[in-house]
Amino acid sequence: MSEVTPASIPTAAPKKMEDIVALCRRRGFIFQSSEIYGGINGFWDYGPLGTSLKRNLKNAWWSDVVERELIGPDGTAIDIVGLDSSIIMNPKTWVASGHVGGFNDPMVDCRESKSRYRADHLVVLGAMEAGARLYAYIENDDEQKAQAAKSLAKYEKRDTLDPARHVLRAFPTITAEERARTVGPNAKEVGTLTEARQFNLMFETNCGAIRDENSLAYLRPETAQGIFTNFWNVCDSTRVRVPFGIAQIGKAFRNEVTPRNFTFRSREFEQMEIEFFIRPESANEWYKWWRDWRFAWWQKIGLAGENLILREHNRDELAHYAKVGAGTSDIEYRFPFTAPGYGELEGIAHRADFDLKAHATHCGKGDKMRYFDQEKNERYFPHVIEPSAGADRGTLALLCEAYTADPTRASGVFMKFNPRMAPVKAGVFPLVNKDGLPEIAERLFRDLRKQHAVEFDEKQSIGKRYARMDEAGTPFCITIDHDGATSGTATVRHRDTQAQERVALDQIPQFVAERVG
RNA sequence: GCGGGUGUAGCUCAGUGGUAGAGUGUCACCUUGCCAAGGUGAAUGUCGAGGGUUCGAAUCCCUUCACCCGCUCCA
Repeated sequence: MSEVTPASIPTAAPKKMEDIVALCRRRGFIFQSSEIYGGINGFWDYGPLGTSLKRNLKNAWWSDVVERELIGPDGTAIDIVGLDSSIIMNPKTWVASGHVGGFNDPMVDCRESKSRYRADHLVVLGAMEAGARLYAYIENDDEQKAQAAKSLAKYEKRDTLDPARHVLRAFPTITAEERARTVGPNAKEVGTLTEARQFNLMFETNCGAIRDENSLAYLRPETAQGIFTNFWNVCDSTRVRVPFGIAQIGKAFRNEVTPRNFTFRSREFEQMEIEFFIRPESANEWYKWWRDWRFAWWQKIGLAGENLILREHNRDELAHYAKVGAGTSDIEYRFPFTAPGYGELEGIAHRADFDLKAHATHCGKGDKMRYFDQEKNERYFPHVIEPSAGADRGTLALLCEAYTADPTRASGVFMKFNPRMAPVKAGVFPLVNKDGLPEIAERLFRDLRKQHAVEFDEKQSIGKRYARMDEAGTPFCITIDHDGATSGTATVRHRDTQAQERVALDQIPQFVAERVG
């Protein structure tokens, strides 16, 4: 839907996150976790409607990725099998993946420049004597180094530094008192650097009744490693051959520094990940194919507008495992809280053979773990294309996209879900609660319920029932009226237009089935 | 992590030291002839939490938690 809005016509007011959050709570899409105790930062619960919405999203993904036929770039159907690996794994997994080494670094914040630095990357320059100013800069940053030296010389009112007096020390080795008289990089005041703090991005737990260093375990920060560690099991137990994929939906946990923006950055979240194993030389072709197919998929389930974009990463923002390779791209959605920018829904990355090699090395078997290609009679570590999507972020995007203010209707707002995603597919109502109408409506309801998530409502005025269904995002409301009771028909009210059409009762199951995917 | 804002009924909010309120929604009954109609009635509160000041605190002070906004961060 591309719309060129003439200046004379007021554009729709931007959606406010606050309103969406309020509707989610009011209608039972999403609640704060442990709300009666004041909540807990970074955790959310899904209510009845939200659970259905998220489940519809996950089911659509699973169905389209694993179950239904998927035609690959060469025109033949591709193989993807499912997996459900455990959340807690042998901690060596996270050493091999790089999560233990890479994310345990103490960090330092600067209150003045609002920057955050790795403590072991900072060095301080200055005289040893008490009370003297020290200047910190990032190691190997020549520009900052020169600036620090210049500032120090100016402070000490001299032209050049005295190598005997002015020493260089690693930031983690200085005392709190010294830190208090240190000027941070790009800062002017002293004492704006915080002490080095450990950011443990992985949740730790203990496995077994005895709690000691041997019992340390982690809640997985991504589902991917369960796939990689099972790669050999799947190959041995399934008749898959490269190229093929392993798909998994599951919870992951990250002790985010700043959980924010409703469910967007939660500490507990659900991922929908595919690791697609390929011959290294076909990486480019598969990478592009997955990127484009995944983008089209999000469009298909309702994010069809200009709020969805595909963004190729720049080289300098690539993850450690993707420095070489075909590339990384994000499928991003313009959330109300990121606008005019975008937030990531799914990343498609060429992870090369980083993970399989890392596990092969760390488990001690090395090259013996290489995949054997019967056809070509060669051994190699397959490369991986990883489309990794966030189920909670996807659900949030569906909610934001669906939220449509409409001051002309009673609810003031309706949720314009794609029918395949809608938690409730149809509402079935008797126009009035008498004259035999409820009985007819209930028969229809029970009939539809054999196949669809539908709701029956006989209470209160018809307008209120339509309004409630608008907020739940129900695409169709089927009402049995007096005319219909005699002619064997019902009116079907369309959520988006509020238009009605008359449909024969015996046609309604088909009518609904054709429209809800 | 920094700064700003908010927190009182399911929701939106009023209430600035003296009996916790309104609108709306919810529920029940009546009514009903297609978009939150009308009538009658009912239920609903750790005033975010903890501490302090006070004869008395939703209100003043301190601490803390949570959410929203702007930075920061985001393997």
